[in-house]
Amino acid sequence: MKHYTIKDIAKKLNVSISTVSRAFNDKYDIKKETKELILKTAEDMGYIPNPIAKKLSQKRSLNIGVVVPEFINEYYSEIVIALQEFLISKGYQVLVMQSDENEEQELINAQTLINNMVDGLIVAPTTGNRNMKYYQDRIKEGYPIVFLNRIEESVPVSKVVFNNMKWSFFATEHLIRQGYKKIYHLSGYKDLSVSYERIQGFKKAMNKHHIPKENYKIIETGLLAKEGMEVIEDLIYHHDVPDAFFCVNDMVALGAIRKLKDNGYKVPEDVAFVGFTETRMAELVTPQLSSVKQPTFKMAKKAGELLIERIEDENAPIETIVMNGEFNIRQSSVRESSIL
Amino acid sequence: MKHYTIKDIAKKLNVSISTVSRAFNDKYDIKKETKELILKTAEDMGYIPNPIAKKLSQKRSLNIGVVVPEFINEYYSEIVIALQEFLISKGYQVLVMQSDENEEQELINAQTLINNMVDGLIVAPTTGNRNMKYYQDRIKEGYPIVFLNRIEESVPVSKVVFNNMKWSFFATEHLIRQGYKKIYHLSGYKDLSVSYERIQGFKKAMNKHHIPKENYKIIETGLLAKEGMEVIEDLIYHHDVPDAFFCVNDMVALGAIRKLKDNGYKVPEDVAFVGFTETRMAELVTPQLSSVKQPTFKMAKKAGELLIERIEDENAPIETIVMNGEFNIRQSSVRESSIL
DNA sequence: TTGTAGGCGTTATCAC
DNA sequence: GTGATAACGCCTACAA
Repeated sequence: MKHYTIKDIAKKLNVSISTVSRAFNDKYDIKKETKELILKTAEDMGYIPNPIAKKLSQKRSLNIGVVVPEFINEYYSEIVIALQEFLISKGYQVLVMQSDENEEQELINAQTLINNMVDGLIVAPTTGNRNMKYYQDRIKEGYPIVFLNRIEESVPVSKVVFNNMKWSFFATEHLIRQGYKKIYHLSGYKDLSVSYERIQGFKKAMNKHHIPKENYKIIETGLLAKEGMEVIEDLIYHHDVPDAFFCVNDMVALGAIRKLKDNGYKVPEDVAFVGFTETRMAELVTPQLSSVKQPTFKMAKKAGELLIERIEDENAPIETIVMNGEFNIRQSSVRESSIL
Repeated sequence: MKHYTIKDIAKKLNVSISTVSRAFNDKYDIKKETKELILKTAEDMGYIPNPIAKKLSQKRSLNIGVVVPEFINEYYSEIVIALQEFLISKGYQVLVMQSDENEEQELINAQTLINNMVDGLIVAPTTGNRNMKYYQDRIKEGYPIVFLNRIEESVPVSKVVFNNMKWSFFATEHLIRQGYKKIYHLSGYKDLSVSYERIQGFKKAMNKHHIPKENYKIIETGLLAKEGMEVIEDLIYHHDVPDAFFCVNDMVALGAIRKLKDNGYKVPEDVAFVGFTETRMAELVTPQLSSVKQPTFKMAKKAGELLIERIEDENAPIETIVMNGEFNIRQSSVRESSIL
């Protein structure tokens, strides 16, 4: 079955190809009847405009590229879903590429998408910042990019971020107020901006409540359950298990909890836990996990809006949107005596 | 910063554009020195070939489209990751679109990708089959498509599927052998082929062991934890909680377990559980969840291989690959007396 | 209101 | 070996 082109339609109807083209692009004057005739025959023939050709001549694709560091953790899956929902409603298609937490892959992803002429890019950068030069160059050229999370201050670009410090502070303070004396923070990669900010929030709470330095600790981990487990093994080996943990995300918390249980510890009686970037699992596990919920859908939608503004008006102002979430307290971080 | 084209290079070097083009495509004769000179200047200028133009004239894109029904459940996230890893190693880029378990969106996704001239498509269809006609038409035209899971027999196309029936049978038989008398199956959407097959395996085990009809039941659910919870609410209301559940996936199992625990039931003492399509959560929750593990990476890679074969040789044979997994028995489905 | 013709950045088929 | 030149399918001045 051959792919028809406007040429085929033009020939069949004995009109010029430009007339046919115009029939598909409302912005030109064209007699109503010819337009309708053209659209109808096109429909009958099963004609589909070739978007590749359109891109080549128009220099725009109505495609938007999304680069995420991973979608193993629920968070970025949700981001992509929300982004797609919003952008489709605006007439764009969404092409997703994931970087597997690998800086080089991230660069290839961004380049591939830009080379494929996506009209704009939403990037959630992975660890490290060796690609910042590349992004800065594109931004200088006027290429529409919006960042989501994990972004260093240096780049002059619109971004949507979560107020990690504030909510990390709340989560930590909650543990302190519950009466836990020795609280460790499993922090994720230190060179990840979100981790850095959560660490700051943690420290701020410790300072505010004058917790002595020997009673808290920040331990670098990754973002996976496995890494939570490894830390616990190590702490048990060194007889250094604290009263409570505040974790960079739910998966790290769940891994740590598993390992503690396997070694006879009870949660929350012996060790309390708070997670972050709440997942659906928080309510399903036993004990249910306290966690900070991020407004994933709102963040994604806002990033989409900023990008579209920028695409449609290259002088659109650069904005940094800082979002807030909610802290859901559950069994994993309350004293037995407390009423939940 | 302007995007350079072969024209710019040609002008700068005082050669023709065809010479420049040839420098980038080894298959033509070209003097070694001119080639090297061209490649070097191109590099210096920061020239990047425009893939859109290439597509238009070559009719191939080195892009492959992947359509998945969702990536809320871990399974399809892993599939996409594995697919991407393999296809990138073969020189292709992977464009992912998700259908949100919506048939119409799936059709739009497939069309978008095909219109964007991806060289081939890997589709994991969502529930229902109203799009089958569309796929059949494309396949008849010789368009390379490979299906992953969830596919009806009627379509003559290569596919990679899991042997759901066999492993569903094993999982069910395990529950029977553990001595559970009354076993219910939470089945997912009945018109999903994977669900259908798992139901068959469940029934087969029941028949083999001559379990009387009043001692088993198949209850249709979705694929999310929420739906597992709803079923349990209903069963508790009707005083119809069995000894054991075999669930279409881990999330449904985890939702059901949550609801039972909230109502004072103990797992596995009062009610045992087996999940399917094992997730990372299976080992993290308490009790750890027995589940059937699918060889996700192998399945994705095989689908990628089949697609590439088909792209490179349109007469490549149509194959149906049926894969096997492993059944991991954990605490959620063993009698207290048993030794794990 | 419609047609002509040139261009988007490549590749590919001819000549030379 | 290399250079014109015509595709690829569409958009868009400019002319008519």
